[in-house]
Amino acid sequence: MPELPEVEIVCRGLQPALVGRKVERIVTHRPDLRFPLPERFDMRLAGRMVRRLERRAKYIIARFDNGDALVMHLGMTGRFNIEKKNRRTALGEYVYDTGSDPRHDHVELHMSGGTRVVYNDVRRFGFMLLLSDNEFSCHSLFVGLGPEPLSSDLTAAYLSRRAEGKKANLKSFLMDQRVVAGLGNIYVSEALFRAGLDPSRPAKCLASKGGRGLTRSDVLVSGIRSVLSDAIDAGGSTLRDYRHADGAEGAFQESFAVYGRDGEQCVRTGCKGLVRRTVHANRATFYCGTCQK
DNA sequence: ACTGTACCCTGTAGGC
DNA sequence: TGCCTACAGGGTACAG
Repeated sequence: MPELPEVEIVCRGLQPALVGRKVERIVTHRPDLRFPLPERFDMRLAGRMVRRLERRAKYIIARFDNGDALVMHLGMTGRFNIEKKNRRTALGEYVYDTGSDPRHDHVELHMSGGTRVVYNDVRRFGFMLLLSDNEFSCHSLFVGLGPEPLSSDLTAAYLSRRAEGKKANLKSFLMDQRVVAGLGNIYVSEALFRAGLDPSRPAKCLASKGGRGLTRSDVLVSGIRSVLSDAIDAGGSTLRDYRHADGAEGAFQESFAVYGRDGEQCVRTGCKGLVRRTVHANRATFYCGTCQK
């Protein structure tokens, strides 16, 4: 489901429910997601307060007052629901109702003040890891992770250097979290469209001039930044599973230029091309066959 | 060092 | 109606 914009929106939505509150208890409904859930999960976190909640790449990280870090990844279908007793039964009783199938509720964080934050994940590709301060700072998930694309760490010079000599196509290159953190299948297609770059080109093309005095890397960095910012402003993209923590849907799927639009006419003014679908590394790629070169 | 494939898991859509 | 296949926002472990 969730690429950088969606994870960012979920993270922001969770702030008021988690930050400054204590965990009262943790209830798990199964021993594992993609990986085993943390051992002694409830014992380690009960009574602990969440100091900060932050996003890195597609991870949401809760930092606790004892230094522990709860690292959460949503996989493809993960959702956090902030539950309030908002549905009234025929008997006039208020019950929890989040709109997601309760059979896939896997972890409940019962917070001080009565709020419950529930992790729901149909496909269970998501995971949670509880790391101590020391484990967190050197964990293999984070060493080698590429720069945050919305920070100044991502530069055209950096991208060109990483692309040097790379024969792999641009699509796969940008999907690699070690190159740039947080991009996924949708936003790579959309960023390459904005940059006017053919996803099948070898990544090493980034080092050379693309016209108008800008390198292709310059144009691509702008494309990546603008598509991610626009998507965050629109609350992310809801295809099916993704929801904000309050249940709302994103709207950026309305603004896709190419993703899922194969056969339609290119939206670029003056371009008469058609959007095409192809496959790179077993993932669908969408692009305009005419204006992406 | 790369690249491609299979796989993890469940649900849904489309063809027959 | 059902059965079958392909595909879906994620990432990893292999084999070559």
